Amino acid sequence: MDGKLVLVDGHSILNRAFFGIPDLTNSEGLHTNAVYGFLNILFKILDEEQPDYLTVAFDVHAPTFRHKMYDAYKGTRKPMADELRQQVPLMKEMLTAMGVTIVEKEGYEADDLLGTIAKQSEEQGLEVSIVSGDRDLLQLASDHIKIRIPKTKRTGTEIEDYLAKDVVEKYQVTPLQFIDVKALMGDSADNIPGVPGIGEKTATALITAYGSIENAHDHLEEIKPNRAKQNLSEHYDMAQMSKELATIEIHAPIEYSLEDAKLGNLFTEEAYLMCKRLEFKNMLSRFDIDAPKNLAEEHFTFVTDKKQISDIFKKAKKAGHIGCCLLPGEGIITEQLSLFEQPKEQQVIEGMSIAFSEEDIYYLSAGTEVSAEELLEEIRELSGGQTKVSVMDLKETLKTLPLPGNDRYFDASVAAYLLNPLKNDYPYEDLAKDYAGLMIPSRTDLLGKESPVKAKQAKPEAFLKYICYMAYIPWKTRDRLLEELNNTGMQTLYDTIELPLVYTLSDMEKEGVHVDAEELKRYGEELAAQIAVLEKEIYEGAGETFNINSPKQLGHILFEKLEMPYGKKTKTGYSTAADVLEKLAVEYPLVSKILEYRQLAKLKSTYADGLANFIEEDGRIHTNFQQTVTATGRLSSTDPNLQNIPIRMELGRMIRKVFLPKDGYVFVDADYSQIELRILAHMSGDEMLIQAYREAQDIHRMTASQVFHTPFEEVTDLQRRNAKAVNFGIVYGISSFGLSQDLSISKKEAQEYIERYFESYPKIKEFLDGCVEKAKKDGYSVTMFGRRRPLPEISSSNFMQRSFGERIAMNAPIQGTAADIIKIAMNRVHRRLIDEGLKSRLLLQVHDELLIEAAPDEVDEVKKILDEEMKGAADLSVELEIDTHTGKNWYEAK
DNA sequence: GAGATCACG
DNA sequence: ACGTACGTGATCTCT
Repeated sequence: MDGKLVLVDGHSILNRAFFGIPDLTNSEGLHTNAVYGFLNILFKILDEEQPDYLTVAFDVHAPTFRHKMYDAYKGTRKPMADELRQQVPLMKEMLTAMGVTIVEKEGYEADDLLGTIAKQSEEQGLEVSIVSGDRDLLQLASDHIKIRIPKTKRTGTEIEDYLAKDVVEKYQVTPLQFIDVKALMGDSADNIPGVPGIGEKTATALITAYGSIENAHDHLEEIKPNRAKQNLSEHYDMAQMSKELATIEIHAPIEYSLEDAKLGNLFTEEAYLMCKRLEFKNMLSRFDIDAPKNLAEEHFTFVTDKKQISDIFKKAKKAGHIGCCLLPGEGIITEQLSLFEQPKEQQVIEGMSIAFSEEDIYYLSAGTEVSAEELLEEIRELSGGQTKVSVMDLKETLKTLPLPGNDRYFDASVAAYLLNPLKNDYPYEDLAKDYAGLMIPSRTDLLGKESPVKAKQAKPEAFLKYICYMAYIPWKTRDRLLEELNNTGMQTLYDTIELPLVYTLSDMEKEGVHVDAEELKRYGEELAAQIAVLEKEIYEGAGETFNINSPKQLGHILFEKLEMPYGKKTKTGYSTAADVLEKLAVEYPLVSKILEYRQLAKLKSTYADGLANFIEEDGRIHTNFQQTVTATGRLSSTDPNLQNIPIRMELGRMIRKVFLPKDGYVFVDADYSQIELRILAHMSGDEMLIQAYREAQDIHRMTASQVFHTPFEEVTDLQRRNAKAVNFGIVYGISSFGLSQDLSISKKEAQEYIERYFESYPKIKEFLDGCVEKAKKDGYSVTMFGRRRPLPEISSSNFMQRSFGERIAMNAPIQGTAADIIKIAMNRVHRRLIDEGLKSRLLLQVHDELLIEAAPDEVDEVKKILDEEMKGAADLSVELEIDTHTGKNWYEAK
């Protein structure tokens, strides 16, 4: 038999790559540098050698025979860096995806497997190359076995090659004698003790002269340097043991089939997906499958013809289910039909894509033969009937095309979010991959950074693909997504909470909230004046000007120039965080000024100036409520974030005075009282806590009374404050360290608080332990309404990650249930405002709070609705309570 | 683009 | 022994 075999020492090359390449991480947080480097080396070798066969060998984690001998001799091995260890399974997964044969065997190191396979294959007449970073393998070199050692240099990867003759040339000994040299000199990295006092030079000299350790020992008397003679004599047993350690096994009992190792196409779809997942962008070019063989793509059609468009809609109506995507034009048309009517704002559309079978996928262009309005009318008519409509982003669709809320619409992103809330986004290509097994180009692949409307002119083919996929994928994946929701018990959550919420949020976003731009400007100017004064004083105190906003420069001034005692350090230098500075502020007035400066600077940049940029022409701010972001089921608010408007400090709180209801209206604001603790009482079934809530007791005071063994009436303010922190801690997934940090007490004290808490509320301990246990078993946690949060961390071997997972397992059901409940309340409040024909509108949600802009004559009804719907959103063993306020601005209403 | 900081629940 | 509270988003600096 002839041919060429490449063998790779898996761990060794992975290790080389890990240390040779700076840390890389993908957006999931996986470390990927070693895998990346490994692949680069592998591809280089394969390009050069064009082998017929390829095999990668790995060590098995269990201690091997050779290690055991060493362990007995001297301690244990250095553990592998965690970032590297994580990449071993990834690497194996990648190789498997590429169809590469992997060999590993319990009790044997990769060396032994490589040696055995290499020698066997050589006998069969193959040319063998062994790729390793480890010079130990040089002992395997022969005329037909080449050892290849890659070196990662700045100029790229260079490879040193050794056939038997090259070993002799470089080391003056044959490959087999290389073992003896190594055994004499020892190698701490490889755990070979060697003979004390014998280094590389002496070892090589001895073996060149005598050929082997044994023969050298037989000729002890002739050995020249006296020291060497003595050392070898005294440590001969050590030398023999070292030799055994250094010798690679070439008769390991493994089953190896050359046929299986035949090198096929590495660039498979699976490997492509993995490279995408690991974000090896420049490696994707090696794949020949950029043009996917997706049959549907051939039916993507650009349509302008009026008759054709009308026929497509007729056909779509019969299909019963369509996917679609509207392409909003840039800008809004304000059309005034007559002098007596209010001008109507209409978002223009350029066109829309529609998909309703594997063959019927079209982009319908508006503007030439068919007007935007006609097109919208068609789709409105279609979706007003019995046709089911699936889209990638329903909230976005509703902005262009208001549609009545009902269950015939399907939001693919929201469904995908429920199935895995940990991802950053839910682009169509991910849904295609996960729920239809399709590999398709992403928006960026097709359009780059260009907007769809611009791309339509610049690269029409790419645009057509993009817009058609945006309709085809939700159509294609709907059934699978619904099936998965059903399988995971989340169908009801989707149908009754999340989908209706899309409409609620859409209306809230469209409504926006009025902000007094001039008042905001004045507020900003006031801040600016105060900032200028502080800035001057700080420069005087520091004796120089510097950038106060730069933690680096600030740290230098405080802790080096002024030699203040530093509390904490961050990765990059001294910490100048508020809690550190607060301790210094007692002694140094300069630090107080810096804290004050920070506060003002934050208010000005993020709130005064920041919010001003978002006031639109209607005088209102339209935040974006994101429904597919948080891991727990909460909403998030962006551009701008209206869920973190200051309230805790008076100066910041003032900014709420610029949030106003529209003329003649008032704000009604309602927030749940301690919703998370009430949920905890319910879910744990703790009688004490339930009873306390039923009697409307002061919970923190009661906790203080329990934890500090103090009669209820005698609880001090401090005790109550501390108990409140304990209650918070319980909800967060308590840890003594976290609590001690928060209360500035010792870890031991914090631990005692926690223990006494759990003694008082045993059911709560039981419940939290149960949460962790169940999450460990299932791999996810669940809320009262069935929302899941996957917890990959909880089974981590890393203590810190595992502990993190455990805290999440305790917190996620509570925080998530609270999120479920307020979402239910929002839908109900929103619905009632509309159904009762009220003018009042829901504007904002801040996790446990709803803000309504109410017509003055509706205030009582609005309060009644809030009361009924918020309290009635869930049926718990304790009542849900709310606090409601009204006011002429947000400051007053809170 | 990451890290530090700080605003909220 | 390990190093921390749970969940977010915006701004600024600096590489």
